[in-house]
Amino acid sequence: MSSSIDEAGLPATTARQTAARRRKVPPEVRHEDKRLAILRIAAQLFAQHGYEATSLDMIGEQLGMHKATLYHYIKNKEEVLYFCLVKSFENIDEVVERMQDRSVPTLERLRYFARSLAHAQNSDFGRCLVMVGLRPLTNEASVDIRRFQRKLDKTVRDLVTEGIASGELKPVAPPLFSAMLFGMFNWVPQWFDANGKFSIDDVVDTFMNTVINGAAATPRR
Amino acid sequence: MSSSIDEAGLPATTARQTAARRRKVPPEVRHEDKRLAILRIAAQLFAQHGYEATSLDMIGEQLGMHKATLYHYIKNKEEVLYFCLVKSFENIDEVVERMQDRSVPTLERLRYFARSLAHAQNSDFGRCLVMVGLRPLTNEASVDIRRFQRKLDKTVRDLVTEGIASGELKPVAPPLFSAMLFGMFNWVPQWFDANGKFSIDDVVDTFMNTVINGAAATPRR
DNA sequence: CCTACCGATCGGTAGG
DNA sequence: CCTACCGATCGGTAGG
Repeated sequence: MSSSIDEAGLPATTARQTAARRRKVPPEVRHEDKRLAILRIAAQLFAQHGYEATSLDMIGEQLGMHKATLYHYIKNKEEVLYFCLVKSFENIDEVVERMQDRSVPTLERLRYFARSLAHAQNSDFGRCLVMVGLRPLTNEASVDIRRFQRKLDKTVRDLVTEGIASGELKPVAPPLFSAMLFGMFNWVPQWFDANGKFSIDDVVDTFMNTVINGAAATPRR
Repeated sequence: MSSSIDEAGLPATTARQTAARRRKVPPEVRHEDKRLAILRIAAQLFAQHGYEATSLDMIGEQLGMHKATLYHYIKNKEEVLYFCLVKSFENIDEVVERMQDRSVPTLERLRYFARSLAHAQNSDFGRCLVMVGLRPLTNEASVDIRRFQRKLDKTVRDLVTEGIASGELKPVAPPLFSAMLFGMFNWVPQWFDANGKFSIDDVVDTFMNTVINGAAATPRR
């Protein structure tokens, strides 16, 4: 049984709409849509089975096309992972910029960052990032991805440094605080059950309440 | 260049000691030692390259033996991972028992748990557990490992429940607190640099100070 | 402990 | 003449 491309993330379409689309939508756009559908399915399979254990045949099967056909849209398997990871950072600039608005209290910005991070890492591409990572990539490809990661890390470290300077945060090593934050949120896809009793926002609120206010009932020095 | 078995985790031995050992140590023990060396090297390579990207040839090469020879000590590749994961939990009972000593304050037990967890996950077998996980295992093999994981998770959840009841901890959903704690420590092998400026104990102290007392300079409701 | 292989499947590409 | 796609097979390597 094979899923249609539409099920892969594009809006659902009827046969009539598909026909209309075929008449009206330029070929480049159809090509780009199909490419995106491939990336989304690949991201799901990579996150589920790992990079090496996912064959191009499996990706093709999910899309109802043969493996050879994939090569009209992609260069090779590694490039597929590369673009999945790039896409996992697609909203990064917006978030990073909001973190620099000093009119908002540091802790409020930190909560916003956590919420953005948690939702990003629990999307198809974000799950691919945290479950697979960049280990399968060659060095040349992984430097690009590492640049995104360093940018996010620096954003948190700067926020912490700023919060300590302003007296909003207790003194703490910014690299360790940042690593702690990414660790707890990057691990969420390993255990989170979308059908369970907690939502992603529940997770964000619980984690951030604890990190900001502490788990101890009586605050200690 | 191939590492000797001794470099793989056994005590260093001179050629003379090896000869003496060959005379005195029973064959079963030598066999078991070699098997452990295989597991340790495998755990390192699995953590570094992933399970599928690590071939049995690579493991053999590091040990100075051919792939076929490995099969005198192991059944198959999956069994190697299985025992690496089992070994990653070898000190679990001792830690779990100490967590049940109610004469020690909850927060103190929690700090001890975190320290044990952090050190365990940054050993060869622990890194294999958190970097590879149990995804490559068949269902039959992975249930055993999941039992260990649930036992650790339950230990934390029980500790949290107990701390809330005794008034030592603020109310918090125990499963989420547990997931947060494992997430931040399980992620450490992804970024930790043994030659960097922080030690594992620095990481534990910073993480636990923040989780227990909060990052905010002024405690908030 | 090694040489010599196997059935299968991998990523990637040929001609049409 | 182009796009999109097929059946078949390439060279290499996996676990065993």
